[in-house]
Amino acid sequence: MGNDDWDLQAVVRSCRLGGQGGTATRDPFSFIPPAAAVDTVEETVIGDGVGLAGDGLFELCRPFICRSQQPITLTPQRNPQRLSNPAVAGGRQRQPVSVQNTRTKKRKNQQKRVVCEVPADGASADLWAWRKYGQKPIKGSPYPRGYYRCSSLKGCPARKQVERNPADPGLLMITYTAEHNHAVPTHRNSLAGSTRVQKLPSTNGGLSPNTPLEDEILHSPNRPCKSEEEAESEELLVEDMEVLGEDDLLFLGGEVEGQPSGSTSSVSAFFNDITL
DNA sequence: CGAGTTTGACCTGCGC
DNA sequence: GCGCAGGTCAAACTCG
Repeated sequence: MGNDDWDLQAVVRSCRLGGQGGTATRDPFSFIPPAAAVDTVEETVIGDGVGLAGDGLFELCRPFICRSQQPITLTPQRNPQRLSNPAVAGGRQRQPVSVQNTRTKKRKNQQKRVVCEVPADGASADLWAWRKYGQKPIKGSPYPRGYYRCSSLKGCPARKQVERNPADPGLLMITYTAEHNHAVPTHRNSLAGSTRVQKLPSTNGGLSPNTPLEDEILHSPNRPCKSEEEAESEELLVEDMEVLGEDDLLFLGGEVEGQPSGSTSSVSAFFNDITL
């Protein structure tokens, strides 16, 4: 089995899932006013399947709401170890005005987010088409973080960040920001996130063609999923988690229900790519 | 040719 | 107020 298979399956699954509901019934965000997607500052609480009513991000993760009590950890952003960032050069001339207009000015820590942890070998498709728009190495984490935005519809504010859990490379940490302002596509937009995938990698060692990969993971049942708040609170559990070892964490990856292990290899390959 | 990925640069938020 | 790190943009490139 090759990467081709899992990718195709991902797409197929997406279509099927879309077909189930086909309509807005299955659209996690269909009932959410677009305006509230970005402008509204609120915390999404996702724990035992209980979230804020009408919260699109919660709905998004509902399919794989975390039922396990697995401590999920976020990489401490406030790490004392600061590295010099050679990126600030200033060779490029940009227009501040236009940039500010388009860029989200909302405070980072106030943006509505939903953090999901999914096993690297998880599988299942996401109906949304994501387009990668950036990647950055994260301080304190050996793995880069990929930035994706919804490509199903232009102007859709939905975004997601994907990074590997430094504590457990077998887990992917997916953070959703904002919500889709459109219904779930019956099928993916063109080849979004599915064409290049097979091409894998790459020298940039990025989360490259992983869009489909993540997508698969996204719909995995029982996937840990929680709000930033919750996740943040669980940072305190980092030590515990580390003590627990990978067994408890790995189980997340091996608990993908109804998912053939076939996709595992491809996903693993994907992660290997991320690592570098 | 269109769409997605890569990658360097720029901007902003936030901690100290 | 300064500096760092995260987040985003956009040109260049790749591929179907």
